[in-house]
Amino acid sequence: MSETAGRVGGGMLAHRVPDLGALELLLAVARLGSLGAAAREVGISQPAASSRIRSMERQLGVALVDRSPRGSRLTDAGALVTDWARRVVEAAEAFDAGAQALRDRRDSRLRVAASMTIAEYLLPGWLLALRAQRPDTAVSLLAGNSTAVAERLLADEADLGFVEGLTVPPGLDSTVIAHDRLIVVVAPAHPWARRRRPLAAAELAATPLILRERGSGTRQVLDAALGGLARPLIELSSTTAVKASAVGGAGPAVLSELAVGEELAMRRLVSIPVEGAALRRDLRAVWPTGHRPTGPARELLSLTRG
Amino acid sequence: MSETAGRVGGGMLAHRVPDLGALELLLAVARLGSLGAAAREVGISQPAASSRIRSMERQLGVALVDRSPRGSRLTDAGALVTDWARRVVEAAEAFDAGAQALRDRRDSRLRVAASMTIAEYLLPGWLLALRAQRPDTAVSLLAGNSTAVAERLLADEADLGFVEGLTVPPGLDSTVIAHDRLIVVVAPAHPWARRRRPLAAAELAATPLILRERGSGTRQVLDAALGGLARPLIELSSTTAVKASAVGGAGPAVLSELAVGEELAMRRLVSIPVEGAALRRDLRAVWPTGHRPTGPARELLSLTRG
DNA sequence: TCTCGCTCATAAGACCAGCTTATGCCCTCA
DNA sequence: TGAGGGCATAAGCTGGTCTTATGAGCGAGA
Repeated sequence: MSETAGRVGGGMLAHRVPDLGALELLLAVARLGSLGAAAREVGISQPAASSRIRSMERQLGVALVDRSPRGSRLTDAGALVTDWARRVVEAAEAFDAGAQALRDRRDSRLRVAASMTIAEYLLPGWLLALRAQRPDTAVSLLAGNSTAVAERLLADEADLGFVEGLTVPPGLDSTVIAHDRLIVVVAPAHPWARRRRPLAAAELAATPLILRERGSGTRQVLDAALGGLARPLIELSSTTAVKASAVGGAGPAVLSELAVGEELAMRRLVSIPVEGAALRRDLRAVWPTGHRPTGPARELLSLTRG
Repeated sequence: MSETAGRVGGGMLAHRVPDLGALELLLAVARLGSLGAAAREVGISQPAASSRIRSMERQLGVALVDRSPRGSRLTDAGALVTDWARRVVEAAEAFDAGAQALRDRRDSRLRVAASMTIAEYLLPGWLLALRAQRPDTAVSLLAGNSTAVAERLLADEADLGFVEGLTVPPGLDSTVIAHDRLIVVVAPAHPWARRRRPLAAAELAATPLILRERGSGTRQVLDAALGGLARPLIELSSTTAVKASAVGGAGPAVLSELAVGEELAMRRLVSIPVEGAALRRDLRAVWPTGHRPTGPARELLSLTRG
């Protein structure tokens, strides 16, 4: 009854989950062992913290902290809730780091241009790490395809770029910073999910697939690996749409492994091994030939290596 | 203290990140292509949605949607923001699924008992998947060590358990549902981060390590793998504390790979390969001997297999 | 033993963000 | 040329969260 429509919990999440301020406060309580100290840390008064924690406990229906005249410690349930809360806050921190870079446009000391996949999945983490090292480095971010990244760099409108294509655009130097693999995924109900032997490349090429549109980095790599022959079942213009379609059982999809970590872990999708196709691709940092990254750009680059 | 560098404006996150309701609304706009439709979906009026999106744009300093008399589409920046928002919302959904299970105690159709690591990192995802399949299954969760899990099951206070120890408690049947590895991690500044060859087991045994307390599942596996000889540098009572200590550079730590995915991806920690020690462990579902899981328990079990 | 210092709880009032309803304009399509 | 869907603006209400002021429990040191 709590869920009116088909979407499980669609839209009512905010009423069931404490807001970010409350979750942050809870983390502070866990770390500092006192409501008052936590209140000071997040910049509110002690009664405000007390009442906020209390209303969180009311909302969740669970006691989270054991209060005593000598401080407050988490209950067992509270420890668990705090761990889950930490994930939410970390996601919010990544959001913040990304959003901040999106805003700054002008007057930023480090201007980054990145391909969509990298901007989506990796950059927020890098920006957080950079912020930890150099808190006052203002970063601006522009996301686009390889061509757009190259244009920005060559027009001196960006200091450092990240691309995921097969080739490095002319006029740029690069270094490989990580690898990515394209993987074939299906919904757990799909017959392929029960295969015992890897898929042959020819078989993959012969099967209509849910794909990104022609011209996307993902599509390029796939076409190259199969010899230019990938057959589209549906063509969609965002990774998210492809994922949703695959989860919904429309058919097999080919996606970056970066994009489907969560779905694989939750078994909403199953990965099918493929044999005989080079689905690995390099992720590269790029910069105008001869202009080795220096200063903040060098710093960020060193964070991405490993 | 341990966080001096990392915490940039610690506690002001809630002022810089839109609240969960706004993020959910944005996802709905992205999916439905219209502010009004999104408003209907999340159960608010169209002007409310309009104003909420607008104030989010003001807060982030970026235009998120292109409004037209025929609907609203995301801008490029909006698409990126939406992808980051999705991660926050997904983390919040996992929080919700977990919290709901923590609350229900009584009158739940499926009572689960799980070890801490599993409850922390895996169970919320499983519960979400279960909820997607069987929206009206009320689940209750109790987290504790292997012994506590066994007690609950044998006292018929739980229907299904999950443990991560080396041995299956007596009186229980089990099946392996996944594997976990303990890994050695250090801060990037630690000398080991620059090693080129794997660490020998003997070397690991000889080095004082940041560890969970004696009696924890993690510690048991490590002691067994090293022959009962792990030397503690510090003993801490939660995975989180161990992680924080290692990130702070206190020394090498041994942790489940489940616990450090994020930290490795962001290079706050570096994983050191180890040679000659069996650091793999099984994660198992358990139930009272002879009472094979049925109904919702069977359903949940089938979600965890792969 | 008294008192200081820390803890948390309660009470009363201010404030603001977000909601609703009512309305208007723009555009497209039949 | 209306009908209908899309979005924006305006005015007023409400509720949650903040603040300050205060009280009460417990422990450590003079």
